Amino acid sequence: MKAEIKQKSILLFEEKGFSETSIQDIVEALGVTKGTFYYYFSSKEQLLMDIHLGYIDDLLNRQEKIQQKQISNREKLTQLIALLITDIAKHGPSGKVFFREMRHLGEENAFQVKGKREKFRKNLEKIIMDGIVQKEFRQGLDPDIIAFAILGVANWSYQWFNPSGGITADRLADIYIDLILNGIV
Amino acid sequence: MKAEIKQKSILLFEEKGFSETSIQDIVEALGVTKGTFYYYFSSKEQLLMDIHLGYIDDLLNRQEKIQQKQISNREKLTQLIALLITDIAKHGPSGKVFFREMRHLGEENAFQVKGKREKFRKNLEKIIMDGIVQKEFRQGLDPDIIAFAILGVANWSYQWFNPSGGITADRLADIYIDLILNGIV
Amino acid sequence: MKAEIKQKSILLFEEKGFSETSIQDIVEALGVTKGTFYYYFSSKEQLLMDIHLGYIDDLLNRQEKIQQKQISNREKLTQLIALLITDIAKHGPSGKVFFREMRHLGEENAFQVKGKREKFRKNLEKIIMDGIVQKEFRQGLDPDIIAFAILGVANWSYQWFNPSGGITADRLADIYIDLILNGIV
Amino acid sequence: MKAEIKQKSILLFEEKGFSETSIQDIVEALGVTKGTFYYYFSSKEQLLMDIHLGYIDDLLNRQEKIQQKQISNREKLTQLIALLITDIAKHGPSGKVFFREMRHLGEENAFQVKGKREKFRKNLEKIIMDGIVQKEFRQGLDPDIIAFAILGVANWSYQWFNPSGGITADRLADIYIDLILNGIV
DNA sequence: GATGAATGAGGTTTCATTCAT
DNA sequence: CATGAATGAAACCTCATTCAT
Repeated sequence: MKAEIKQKSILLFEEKGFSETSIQDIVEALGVTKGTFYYYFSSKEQLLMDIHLGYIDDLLNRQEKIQQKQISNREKLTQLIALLITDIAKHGPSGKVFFREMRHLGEENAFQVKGKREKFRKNLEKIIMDGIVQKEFRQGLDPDIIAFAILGVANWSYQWFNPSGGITADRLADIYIDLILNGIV
Repeated sequence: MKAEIKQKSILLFEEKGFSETSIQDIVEALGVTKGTFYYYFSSKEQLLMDIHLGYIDDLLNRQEKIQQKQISNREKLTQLIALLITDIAKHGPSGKVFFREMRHLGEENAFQVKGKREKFRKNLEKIIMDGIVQKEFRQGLDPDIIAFAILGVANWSYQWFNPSGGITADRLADIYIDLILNGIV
Repeated sequence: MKAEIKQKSILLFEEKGFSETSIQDIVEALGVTKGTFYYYFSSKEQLLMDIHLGYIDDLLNRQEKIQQKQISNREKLTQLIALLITDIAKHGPSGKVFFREMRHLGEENAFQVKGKREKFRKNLEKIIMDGIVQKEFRQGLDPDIIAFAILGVANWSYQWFNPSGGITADRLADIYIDLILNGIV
Repeated sequence: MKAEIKQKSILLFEEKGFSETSIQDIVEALGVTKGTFYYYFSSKEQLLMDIHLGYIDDLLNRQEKIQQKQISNREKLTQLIALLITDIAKHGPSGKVFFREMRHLGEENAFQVKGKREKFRKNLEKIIMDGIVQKEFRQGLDPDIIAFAILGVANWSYQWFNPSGGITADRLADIYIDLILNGIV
């Protein structure tokens, strides 16, 4: 039941937004009552936190696995971007909620999630830095800003990319990787 | 007064979000009453629409000016990215509200704004396409996806870039342009 | 201007009701501003009172004229009913407002209008009473209840009678008079 | 609780009118909170609709029972008028609300109620028509207008008749029936 | 005579949350 | 485990009215 509530909530939050989705909406969509909701979640915020943690923890997990592989930094970067993009197809709604609704977490929860987001960014930054040191990437790059740029490209996809549209997630990832590695000139 | 309300609203919407900012919050911050608000705006949504139009219309205007210049496509692209980034310093809050709160527009208003956003994107796409045709950019690129990527990089900046921090908007624009043109390899 | 406001208000009150019509609605329909309204009327209630008095005073006036004529009571009754019915065509909206919106008058005003309404009813009652005494009408009738019945028949017409429909006001008055005088058996 | 709210609302609506009675007034009179009101009724209009349907459905029901009886049309008419008048004593407030506040129903609801009102009127019309055909009533009458007249007499009673006053409902019904059948001459 | 900016009280409605059962 | 009645704070919005110009 708890999982069901969470899953349905993600879909509703994605569709209408967190503030615009009431507990009533959620329980009605499931055919249960409000009491049931509060049996499993102590508050609406806690549900949102649950969704956030589920998403970011999974992402960090998979990022770590890539990082531990014995492959070049270029390859690590490639796999990481592919990870982010292909996730849209699999966990699209979760991701959208994640990127859009963090503002609705209370101070403490926001702090915790922010920490994990930054950890993800820092890990990405490290790959770039390592790549520069090992001469896989150009010298003189700002690893932190490049990391932000890469995240921008990938995360923005959540706003427009439709996996069931004209282009597959894999193909999109390839294009992005090519762009980031080689530029457009 | 109308301008004052709009300006203060932008700041509050940026800080707390549209849904989380009440009319009460806005008028209290200005020392007026709710009646005054509704004298100038017929609804909260209409205020949001006002903000959206002010932002996107200005942006389209300036994009057009760049597009009409007699300069290379590469230079046009450079200026466009600079435009987007340096805007953060000048109209940061407006931009954040613009990118985050479109969901709160009603169907009709959302349609209108979406149209203008797409126009902006299509214009960017055209620069890339022209650049490819004129061999300024690599052959075989997908202009639409490249456009999305550039918008991702630029728009994401609204989420983290602090113009009064360690790096200037001009410098950031330069870095981004270099990245997009040349890649990281 | 004052007359214009009053006239337009009657139409709007008839269409949407007193409470549902705002001062804004009235002035907008006339292309003037709220200040203008309050220059001519000290309050919304006073406007309603104006409308009420205009209607009932006129009615009482004409009732008196009939009463003073040297004709039979039966003829007086006939003319009175004709007066009420044909009024719908001429002052329909005023009448509708009059019958529906008295509740929105304050205590004092309501008292005054009620007094005049009762005077009208009492006058009608007197005709019936006189008719009974003079053997024009059946003996044993309750003049007060008959008066209420006649008012019911006539006033209810305001709810459904459309003078531009299939039947004229004169014809309707004739039918009603026949009914009241002779019954249906 | 739902029934309690409905009943108290009827009394308040009768006393002060629909627009002039706020949800606050209703819940305060019951010692509950606004939340409770909206737990049982989705809107103020829906409550009004509930009241309307409760009244008209009951009325139609009883009308039908009369209509199916094996009695003369004259007797049917008599019973119908008695039904309307004696109702004032039993459901007076409901009736007053019913006759006065239909304007506050939205388009759809008003349409539905109007349909039922017309059905009641048409049924009454049919009794008159049948009575004419079977020579119980005079030839040459307009059944529709006679129906309107009867409704006027009966419904107007809601505006003045006080069952606890000097005359009983039964007596009033008798007087009305006599008037309608025989006239005043 | 007329304007229009401003008020403030009050209206309907929503909603996260609680709690006895 | 789950229900459903009840809460109460706060949201958006309306509107008659005032008043300096």
